[in-house]
Amino acid sequence: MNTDNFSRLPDEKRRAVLCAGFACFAKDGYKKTAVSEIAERAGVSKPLLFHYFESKRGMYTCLFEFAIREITERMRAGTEDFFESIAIATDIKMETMRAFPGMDDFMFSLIRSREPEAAELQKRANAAQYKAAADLLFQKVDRSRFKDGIDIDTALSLVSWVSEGYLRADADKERETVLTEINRYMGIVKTALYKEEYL
Amino acid sequence: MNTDNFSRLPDEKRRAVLCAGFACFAKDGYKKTAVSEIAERAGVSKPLLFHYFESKRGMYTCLFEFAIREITERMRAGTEDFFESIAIATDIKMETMRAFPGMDDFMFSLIRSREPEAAELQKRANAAQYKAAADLLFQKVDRSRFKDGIDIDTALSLVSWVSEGYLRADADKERETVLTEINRYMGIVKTALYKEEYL
DNA sequence: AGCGCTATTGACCGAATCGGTCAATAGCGT
DNA sequence: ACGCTATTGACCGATTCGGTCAATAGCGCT
Repeated sequence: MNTDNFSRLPDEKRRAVLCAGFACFAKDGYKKTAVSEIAERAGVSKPLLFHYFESKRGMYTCLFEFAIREITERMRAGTEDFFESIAIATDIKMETMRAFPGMDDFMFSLIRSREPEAAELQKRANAAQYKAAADLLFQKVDRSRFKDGIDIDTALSLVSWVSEGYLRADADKERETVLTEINRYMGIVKTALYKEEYL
Repeated sequence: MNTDNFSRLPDEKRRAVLCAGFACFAKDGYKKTAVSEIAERAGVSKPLLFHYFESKRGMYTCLFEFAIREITERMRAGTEDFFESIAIATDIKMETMRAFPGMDDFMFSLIRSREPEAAELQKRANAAQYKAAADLLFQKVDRSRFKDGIDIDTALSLVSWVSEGYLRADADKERETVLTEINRYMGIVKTALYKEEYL
């Protein structure tokens, strides 16, 4: 009936519905996502979705609330080493992606979206996900380890582009492969950002 | 009426139609793109599109043919320095993006697409765009300049992720800004990939 | 067994949108 | 005045949309 009903779903089915919604909304945006598509992807019928969510819009915001809650709960502090903090961030992201595939894409697409439906949520998403993440994860970072001319924003941009590019290049990779390969690329990038004494 | 009519369009309107099609198909894929959406974005009426293209499918393949032709025409050879070749590639990409915004996204989305409509085009796109580009641009590259453990594929991945990440971060940047900023990031990456004697 | 409550769905609704057409108009060279 | 092309508002049948409903399936309680 209403939003609260959603939490009563059995775990496995709830996860399926969540992930289906995340994936579809992330892929096609709000308007171009059909409820029946989410239902099919989740392996349930369309009326069932309307039994747990009051409407398509309600489903959208409900997924958002869930994602915000999940992300902030998983967030934890970083260390004084930038790349250790990056590793922590990557690990959090991997955990999240494994638990709820598509959730990260959903939040990302929301921030980028120009759909009016997303406008109100963008600020909260941005604040909750990236600002909070950056603050918590990189607060302790010892910036004196960077080469001259490298500030933390530059470093963060470079590193995130590399890791995102790597993950985007092939979505069907094993967790182990991702971790070792990302480490390899981070090692390369590290030589570009850190003073030699900290390598 | 048929595909050939398309070339008779006045330049400005042709460009508008092309870019609108590129942007829409890239954003939503073949199935979820409405012809009326392309028409609206291009600032023309829907019947006009069906006057120049025989069908929606015809428009899709026509855009593809145009993009392939455009890309291969703009392609030119690189140098023995990897980063000079990268600069050439970036410049080609910038030229293309300025001439036909969305075209690059269109080709990229096509390669990534899992829609059956795209299946036949993917191989040609892949071959025409990336293989040919890599062959021409990086054939002359002197690989001995790389640090030990860095091969050209690794270097190419890193560099392309960084530049794509930068471009993706904000689509509304001036050409000058992009070139200088990309150069800055490439300078940083260069220290990670090149032996010191070649910096 | 019987009752009550929830989970679940096939079938269906009116409304909107889809790809595509057509007849009519506007414009332009001759 | 003619012919030809460019251009579009209005429209078509078909499909898909978000959402509903009545009916069924399943499970806990007595």
